[in-house]
Amino acid sequence: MDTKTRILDTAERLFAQKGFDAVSLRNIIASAKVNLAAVHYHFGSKQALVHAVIGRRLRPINGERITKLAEAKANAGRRPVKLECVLECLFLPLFRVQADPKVGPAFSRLIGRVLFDRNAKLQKFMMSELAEVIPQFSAALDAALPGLAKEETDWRTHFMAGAMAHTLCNADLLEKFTGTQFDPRGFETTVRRLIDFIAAGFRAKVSRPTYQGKKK
Amino acid sequence: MDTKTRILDTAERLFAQKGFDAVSLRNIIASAKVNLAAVHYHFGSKQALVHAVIGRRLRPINGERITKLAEAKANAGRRPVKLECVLECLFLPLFRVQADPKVGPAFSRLIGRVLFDRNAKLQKFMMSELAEVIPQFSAALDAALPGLAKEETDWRTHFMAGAMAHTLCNADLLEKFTGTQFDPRGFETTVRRLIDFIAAGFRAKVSRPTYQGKKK
DNA sequence: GCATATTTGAAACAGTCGTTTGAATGAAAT
DNA sequence: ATTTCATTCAAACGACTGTTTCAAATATGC
Repeated sequence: MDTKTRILDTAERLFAQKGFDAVSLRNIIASAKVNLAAVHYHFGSKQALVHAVIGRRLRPINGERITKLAEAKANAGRRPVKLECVLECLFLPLFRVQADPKVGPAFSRLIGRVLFDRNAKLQKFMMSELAEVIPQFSAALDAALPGLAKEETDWRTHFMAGAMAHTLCNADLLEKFTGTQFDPRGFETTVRRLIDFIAAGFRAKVSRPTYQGKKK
Repeated sequence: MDTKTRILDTAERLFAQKGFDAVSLRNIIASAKVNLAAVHYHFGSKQALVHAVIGRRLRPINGERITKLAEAKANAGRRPVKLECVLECLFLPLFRVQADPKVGPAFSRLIGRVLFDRNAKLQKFMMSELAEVIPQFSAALDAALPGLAKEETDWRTHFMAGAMAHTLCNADLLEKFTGTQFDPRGFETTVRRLIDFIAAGFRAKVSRPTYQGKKK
């Protein structure tokens, strides 16, 4: 295998395990058995390597997302695409990589982590990578949820992003906290569970702010 | 103000802005205008400082959570506490700090971030801090959701954790992604929205795995 | 006022970080 | 066979990391 992809693969694995800051270029080159300068020769900087690691996987995923959504739109004809179907187009391409033996569960943890990273450059990079996906799915969600105020839809989209990222990134914590095991091969079940949850959340009635029987 | 709390306050603010790894002790002492050695004198190590920063706020929050849940149980009598009420006991003490001018929105971002941190020592610390809260609320959720299989409840709890952490940590991203503004003073509305969403997600019907009309 | 702790101060410790340099390789093209 | 180009290599760069040391300063108890 050539140096460039060996760096990418190793960086992906280590970044997923420990995070971008915690992994040094020397950790990577030691594990990949390449020279330190090779990183800068092939990528230019650590930041650029991070972007390359993410982009390599994310670009096809986002392409598939858009393709699937277009298919769903075609199938739906004049009617809006059903909410569950929109979510499936969004989640399935992303979670499928968990089961891909060539990719492994490393990258899914990585991509989940990125959504929460506060690095300004990384955030800008992610926004540009998602420039196509966000407005398309945002519109599809709005269409699938007629009558829900935009502000509520936005917040619920935000909740969705959190649940999705946490599931991608920290599925192993599920076992730690609850005892329930996690099998990355069963990604379809995971997605099904996620869609059940998120779809119901999106359809929830907007309530008034008091829940507790404040009759004390 | 004494050195110790000045270090804690500054560290809290910086950690929340950039993360634990990205902030050095020298960043902290420069901003807090104290001597470098003071950190090790008062806390022992950077790791211990991180724990102190978290524990100072989280302990009262977890205490209030348990108190509120106990109150709700007393009000409910023999019946299980209503799902929305359980969630409110879990969320309100946590989100209230967003509106506290003495604490500010910094810490809520911090605590959201911690849930996703992969540092082993930090995770162990968090598990010990949550040792009381988790089983109590887990039991309350189970009681509020009779008939839902444990595995489903666990996964949905996981989704909930993700939505909650993301909302705490990255509420500012809501504006970036969707355009909808976020006002930390309106934490009650945020909690209300979160409870609407999560409660509906918990009550969702467990479906079969196919959503898309695969009649292609 | 003096002795005893407690707390701060400046400086240095041994490492690690991302990045750069320039020479040594390899392969491909002429 | 020789020139040309892309790639690899070891070594060093300055800056930054958490931590330690020990003297100076401050506060506390008698």
